[in-house]
Amino acid sequence: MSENVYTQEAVANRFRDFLAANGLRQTKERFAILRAAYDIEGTFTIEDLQQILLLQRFHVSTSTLYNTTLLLVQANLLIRHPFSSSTTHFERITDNKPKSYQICNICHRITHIKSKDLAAAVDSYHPRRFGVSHRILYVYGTCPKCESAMRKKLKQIKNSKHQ
Amino acid sequence: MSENVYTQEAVANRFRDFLAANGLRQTKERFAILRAAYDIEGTFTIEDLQQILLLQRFHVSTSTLYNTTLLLVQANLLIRHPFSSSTTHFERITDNKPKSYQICNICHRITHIKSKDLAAAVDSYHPRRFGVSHRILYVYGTCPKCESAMRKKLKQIKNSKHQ
DNA sequence: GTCAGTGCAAACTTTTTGCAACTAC
DNA sequence: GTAGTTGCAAAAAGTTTGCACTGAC
Repeated sequence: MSENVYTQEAVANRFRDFLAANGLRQTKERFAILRAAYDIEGTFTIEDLQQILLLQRFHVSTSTLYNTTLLLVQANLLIRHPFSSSTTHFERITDNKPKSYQICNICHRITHIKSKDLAAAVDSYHPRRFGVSHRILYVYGTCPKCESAMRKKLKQIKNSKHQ
Repeated sequence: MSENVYTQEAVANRFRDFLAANGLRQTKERFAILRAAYDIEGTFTIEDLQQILLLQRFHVSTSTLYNTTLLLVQANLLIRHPFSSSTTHFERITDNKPKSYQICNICHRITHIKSKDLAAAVDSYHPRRFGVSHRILYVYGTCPKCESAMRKKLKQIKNSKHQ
């Protein structure tokens, strides 16, 4: 628990084990994708990943990217984020602490919540017969900007009616 | 807090207020969609909604469904669920208690977690300057079925190598 | 050498957009 | 009457699939 099991080397080993355990082949594409994914801090899309690999002069097809990210999610090395409507976002797992996000229902802005208490609270839940890889809390609502924009709009509407 | 603010009548009123506050029109389509959405227990897709309205002999176009569900999310009357890869799932908000889901990384099966302690823990978080509409906790991992399937596969691979 | 994995393009699904017709205000 | 809304169809965006070629075992 004390040592970091999420270094590039450690994750490569874990992926290697996962592939072996499932009778899957160890291709250079798979490890290149893993490396690229773990170089990215924060979330990324399939397209981001392809761009980054392109910059490294490493070409991978879209199908391989979809295939490999799926494996990495199954190997508990990537989080598959659901927030955006259209595109799927991924994120490396750098520790086993729960992640929390605040998402505005209107502008869809996503903010990372840094609360030790919240993390501890979420972490206290241990289901039986379910191997937890990670926990994500999404707090939805209206952000200050959108809140004030809505109030402003409301005022304008009221004023125009009283003209 | 004690009275239920999520009855069909109450949500219709809240939607009415939201529309008025934003200078949007009160169309029969919008209220029909809200009513249908609140008739559904559990999650649903845009297509589900269209089917249900069709059964009620109420025709709405796909664009209207997308438009209206977006408004309902902004009005804090619907949750936009992110779990499935392809299709977006929605769910009515029936209370302000946090919801928790357990999701298998492999088979993508979704289970509702019913834990009072967990709910209380999540609920204890109150961000400043952010109007919380609801909180959702996703616990990712491997479900018992997939866990045992993986072990079985691993055994087979080991055996075939020792042949 | 064999078969899983990759790349490419085509297919498919879901969501968005443009524009004419409609209707809430 | 006017402008916001709807419906339809077409387009766009994201993801999946089929098949020939390649390379890990």
